[in-house]
Amino acid sequence: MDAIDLNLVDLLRGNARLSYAELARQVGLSAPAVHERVGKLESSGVIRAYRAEVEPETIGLGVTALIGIVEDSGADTDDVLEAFRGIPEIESCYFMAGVESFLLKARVGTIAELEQLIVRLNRTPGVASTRTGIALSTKWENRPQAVAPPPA
Amino acid sequence: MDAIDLNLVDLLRGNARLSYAELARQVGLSAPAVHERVGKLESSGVIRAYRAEVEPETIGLGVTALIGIVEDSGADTDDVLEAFRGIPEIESCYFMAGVESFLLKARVGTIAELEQLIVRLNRTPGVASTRTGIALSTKWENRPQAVAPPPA
DNA sequence: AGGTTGAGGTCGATGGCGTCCACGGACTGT
DNA sequence: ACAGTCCGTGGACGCCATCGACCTCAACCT
Repeated sequence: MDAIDLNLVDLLRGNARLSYAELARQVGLSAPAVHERVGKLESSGVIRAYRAEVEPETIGLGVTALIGIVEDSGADTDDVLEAFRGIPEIESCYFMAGVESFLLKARVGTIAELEQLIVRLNRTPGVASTRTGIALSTKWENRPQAVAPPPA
Repeated sequence: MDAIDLNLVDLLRGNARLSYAELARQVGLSAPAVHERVGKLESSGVIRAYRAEVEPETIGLGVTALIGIVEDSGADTDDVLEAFRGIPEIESCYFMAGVESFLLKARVGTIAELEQLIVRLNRTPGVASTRTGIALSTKWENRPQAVAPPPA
């Protein structure tokens, strides 16, 4: 993980579809060298995936909610986690410090669907209570912060 | 936005680096047709960006926090927003219903940096108070949920 | 009914790109 | 000094991106 690797990571976080040839130009190496570096970044787990970022409203997922979960005393956290994993509407799942063990980011199409989701969450074994906040608008999301040192 | 478009969106949310030729095979069209469809999805704003998803710890961003913001009564929300926009550690920013106007997802390297960030947030004009939750671990994040109808 | 138009597809060609391989220079430990 | 390793380059070859020409079908107008 030298400066060139960080540079590649920044470039790919900005645009995952850059060609190896273009990446090579940007970092000042040959295309095969970049190809090998990126391959290593992928197989070592630094780069987890390449994803298209989609405007959620346009694909029928216009409602975003953030949901805090309080577990039952004595609940099996792993079981709760597995139950959450099976719910596709839960896009992100953080295990938190504090009274609320989990914070979930969920995306659904309508408020009615959100209601159903909350009911389902409250019914899953191990969940004591939920607290839901609705995002009125998403100002930005997953903005990548640059990590490469500025070029000397 | 027909079924093929939704299919393309799902494919690219799963792997943004798929070639047009491969996408074409998956949806049963020719490569130029897919090229044109994807181009339209991009220019119409359905596809916002293509991003490499990186394991944050590996690039020195091991601390994730979720921060609720209460505004001063009479604060200018737009000004607060602009101030937040200038803070690179804030990866996501949601405008929320409820007492806390904003919910921020921030990523920093160390707890010390988080402390500095919170101080900075509390100092920005219009911010009355902050409430910070620390993510002990991220179970998953930005998991794409499929939107395409299953192939008949 | 027939002609026109436009959207959206296929096909073929071409230039650039991804990817494999052989080779070479710098660092390291002995 | 020397061998081994790492990491790079350059060349070669086949696939891919991308453009233009053409086709098809449906909607619409006259």
